[in-house]
Amino acid sequence: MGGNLKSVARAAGVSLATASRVLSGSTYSVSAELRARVLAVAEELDYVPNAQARALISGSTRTVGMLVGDVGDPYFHAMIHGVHEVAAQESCLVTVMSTGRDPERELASFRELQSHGATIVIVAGSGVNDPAYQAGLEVRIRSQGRTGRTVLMGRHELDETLEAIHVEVDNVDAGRVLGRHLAEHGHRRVGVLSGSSIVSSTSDRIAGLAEGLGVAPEVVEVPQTRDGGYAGTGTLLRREPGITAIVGTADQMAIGALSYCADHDIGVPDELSVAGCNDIWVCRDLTPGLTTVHMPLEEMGAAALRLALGSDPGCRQSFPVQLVVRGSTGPAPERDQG
Amino acid sequence: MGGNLKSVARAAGVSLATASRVLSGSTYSVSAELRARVLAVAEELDYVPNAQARALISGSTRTVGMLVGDVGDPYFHAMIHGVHEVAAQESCLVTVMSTGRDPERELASFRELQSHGATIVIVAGSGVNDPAYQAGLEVRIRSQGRTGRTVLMGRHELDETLEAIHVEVDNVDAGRVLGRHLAEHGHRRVGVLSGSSIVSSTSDRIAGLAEGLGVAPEVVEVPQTRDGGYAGTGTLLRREPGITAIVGTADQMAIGALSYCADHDIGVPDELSVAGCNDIWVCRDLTPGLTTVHMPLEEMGAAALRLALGSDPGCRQSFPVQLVVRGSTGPAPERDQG
DNA sequence: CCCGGGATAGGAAACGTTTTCTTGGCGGGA
DNA sequence: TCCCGCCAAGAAAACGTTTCCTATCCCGGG
Repeated sequence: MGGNLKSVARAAGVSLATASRVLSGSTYSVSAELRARVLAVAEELDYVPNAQARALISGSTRTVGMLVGDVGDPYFHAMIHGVHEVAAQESCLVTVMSTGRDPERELASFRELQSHGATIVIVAGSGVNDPAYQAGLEVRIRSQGRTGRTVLMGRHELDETLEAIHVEVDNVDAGRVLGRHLAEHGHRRVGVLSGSSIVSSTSDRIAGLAEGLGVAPEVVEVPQTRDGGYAGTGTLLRREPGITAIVGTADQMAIGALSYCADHDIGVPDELSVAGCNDIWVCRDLTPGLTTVHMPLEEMGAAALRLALGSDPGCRQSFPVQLVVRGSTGPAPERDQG
Repeated sequence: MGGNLKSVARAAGVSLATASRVLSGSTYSVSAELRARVLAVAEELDYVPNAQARALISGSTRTVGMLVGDVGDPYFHAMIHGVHEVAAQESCLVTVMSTGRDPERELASFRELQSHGATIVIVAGSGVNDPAYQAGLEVRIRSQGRTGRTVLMGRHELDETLEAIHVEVDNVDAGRVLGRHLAEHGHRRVGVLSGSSIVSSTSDRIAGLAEGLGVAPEVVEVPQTRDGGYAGTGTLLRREPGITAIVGTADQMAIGALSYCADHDIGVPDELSVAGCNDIWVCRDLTPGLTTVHMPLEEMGAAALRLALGSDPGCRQSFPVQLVVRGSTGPAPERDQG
């Protein structure tokens, strides 16, 4: 019945201890004869060891938990991909949870991952500017610190004494280079398709954009999806007809903007420039190609897990961003009124 | 030190049993005073229950395992998204493993998921035509059947008595409708960018394509990625210059083909028609829009988990495919030689 | 006044492992 | 020949829970 170790031991005519020693890869020496018998029976019975019970003793499972804002978002998808890459090499299991960008749900999910024995927890959704959330997160990190590691991706305003690993990318700079690029092309009135502005990566990008541009853009907050970007573009153009460029805080919204323009015969970049952020894989295959800011999301995911598996408990790794100019941005069109 | 139940019980001055009864949501009645004391202490100590230990007793964790060919592939990404959607509702944890489309690795991963207590295992990579693999999979399904459920997505040639849930989509038909569409436009010589042909969904699509076309296409096997499609298009056009249409067995390869054409001044669809399969989200945002066959991948993922959570142990649900004609396909160009 | 029973608490077994500790047997050195 | 020590095997404790079972208390009915 139960394909447990006891039944294997019984069938092999050995004690629980020897069966365990053979099957768990222990260094304890077992006679060749018994070893062979145990292996044969295990094979025969298709014995599958119970990782739960193992974890109970060793105290650690090779399980890494990952908290993302939205599994469907290409941004998180790239990071998840990077994490899986090294997880496969290191034979770790990856459990991903979606928080819907809800801080409270993120904390609850963090707790659940801990409960399920995640030795490593990667918090991929960047921080939000809420004291209650930050306090809650500190509690979780401290608790996690007793037995495992926490990796924070993106900016988090937390106690520096916390033993967390930071994997960062300069979102302010990302916005800034994009802003400068547009300013150089004469754009002054710019619309922004923004994802949820409570997450710091979004607000950082917008802040950087304003800085690079030298002027505050017109921001509309939309669902961080292609359709959100499509709809938001309409809103933006209706509200501010003088806009000469539209920036999405994530590529998929910019892609929605491109499609809106195609559907409404708005020339890109002649009449309107469009730019995104993250440089997801498909950006270069669009027509025109989408100008965006490249972020090494996969590498960041991979680095997150690699650092967590390493020996350094508290460390910080930063990744550079890079402006990628493609066909979707160009000079601002001449207007009657500057 | 250890934030375990024993320390909570001790700190609250109650027995292990009562502490458990309060914190595990048992129906056993506990006096209001003790209940309050336990809850306060648990809060105070930030007690996180050990799911491993719980699972050891109850025998089941709310964990669903998912086996995919490649986490980075948009095709699997969509399915994963669907699974996560209902997992969040049903408060399940999802653990995804990549098999790299290697049958042997798939079986090993299946085993590992079982070992880690996955009550539900969703095998998302479709079957491969290898007796050893099929036998191995049957063993795993039978073993899984004792305590949990297995969901097979796609065609699997397995023993009908196996208690597995099947979520299917007719890949042959997908190829067929695409083939007919191209044939109606006068295409006779068609190139195929094929992913790994040992997986049945790929070979089914190609078989259907040939049937709908009425003639065997020229197939080149490439990595199932955008870059694979890009490179394969070059190979195909060099090998068979007379080709008037190229079909990717997955959209990302067709997208690579589109970009190859854009880079080499090949007019789409005037000189060459391009089509894909799956209808990933970005297809409609390309220029020209990519003609493809829509598959409800997210719904299929969601259905997989929903069925597995339901009461019916063996059942089968099929999803329809639908041709989506966009701008990337058109009449075959006139040639000197038919 | 005594006894039965419901309500509430705690003790202890159980889940499937790993690992420490104990034991028995054997060979080799004195 | 005797004893020490090593090797291989098994018994049992431990991991953190849940739950069954027993024990105590108090109340009401007879």
